[in-house]
Amino acid sequence: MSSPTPEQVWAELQGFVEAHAVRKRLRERLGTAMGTGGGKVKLLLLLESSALSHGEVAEALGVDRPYTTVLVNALEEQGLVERRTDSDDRRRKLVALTEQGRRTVSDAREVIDTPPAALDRLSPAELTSLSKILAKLHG
Amino acid sequence: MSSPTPEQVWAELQGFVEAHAVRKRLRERLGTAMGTGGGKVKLLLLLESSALSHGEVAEALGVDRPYTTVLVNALEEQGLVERRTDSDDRRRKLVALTEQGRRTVSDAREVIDTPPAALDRLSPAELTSLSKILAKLHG
DNA sequence: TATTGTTATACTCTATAACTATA
DNA sequence: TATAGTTATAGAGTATAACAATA
Repeated sequence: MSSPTPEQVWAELQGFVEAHAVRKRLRERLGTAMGTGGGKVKLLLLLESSALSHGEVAEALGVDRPYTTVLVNALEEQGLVERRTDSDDRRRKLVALTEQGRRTVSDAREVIDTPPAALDRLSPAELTSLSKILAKLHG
Repeated sequence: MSSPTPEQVWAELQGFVEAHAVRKRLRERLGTAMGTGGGKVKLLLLLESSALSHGEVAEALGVDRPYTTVLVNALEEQGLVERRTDSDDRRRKLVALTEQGRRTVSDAREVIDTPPAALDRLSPAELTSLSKILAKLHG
């Protein structure tokens, strides 16, 4: 029995991640409140580590600044983030998670970080093997 | 050295597929002509095997029929598909790839089916191992 | 004058409701 | 009257251009 081709393995890999699409699981968990585009969720996850200015948000998210304003407005109206004018440079506004926003992010984190149940069926040896292979793919 | 946790492996797996996102590669290959939503590309791939009625397209794509009309209109204007009234039931219209559409699909297929270069770096043994693990995950 | 954020506007993707033609 | 497709309209997501405030 010969080894599979890279094409076959690639197809299998695509099938697996397709089947366990995180976006779909996120939608199920967070409901429709956060829309279908990934922008709002990405922004919340981004703010998890620290508050950022609009410019920094735009840069990190790969969107432009007008749209950043739209995103921040929407999340602010939902009470998930708040704006604070930077006292050093009064043009800048820092966007930070509110307490409620922090809870929402924890919720999303849980979905994103929880591996699909299928992964639990792998033996320690298989996990090690898979991890090594992925490391080689990354490097 | 203990084996990695499912959480760690899952994070690595997500990182890999993120880095080699097919959608991004498709956009690079097909340019902006086919828009940013996946609808048009999915429809072309769907028609690869056979012509379908609007209703069948809607069903297979998971969109409604009005939007199917929009998609078909757009691809028809680009010369990639054509409509043909079904002679048995004159209400139905079959959507089929044109010759140009068929070439475009071949192009897309190539992008989708081509594994990232990283996969070529795996040995036959590693490919076998990865394939077996993925099979177990799927089953 | 350059930079930060905002407003106004527009374009793409997709859905819902009302309509036309054929069955 | 039911079904296939279409048109009209609307809403979400995102971009571009012009603007206001601060530096």
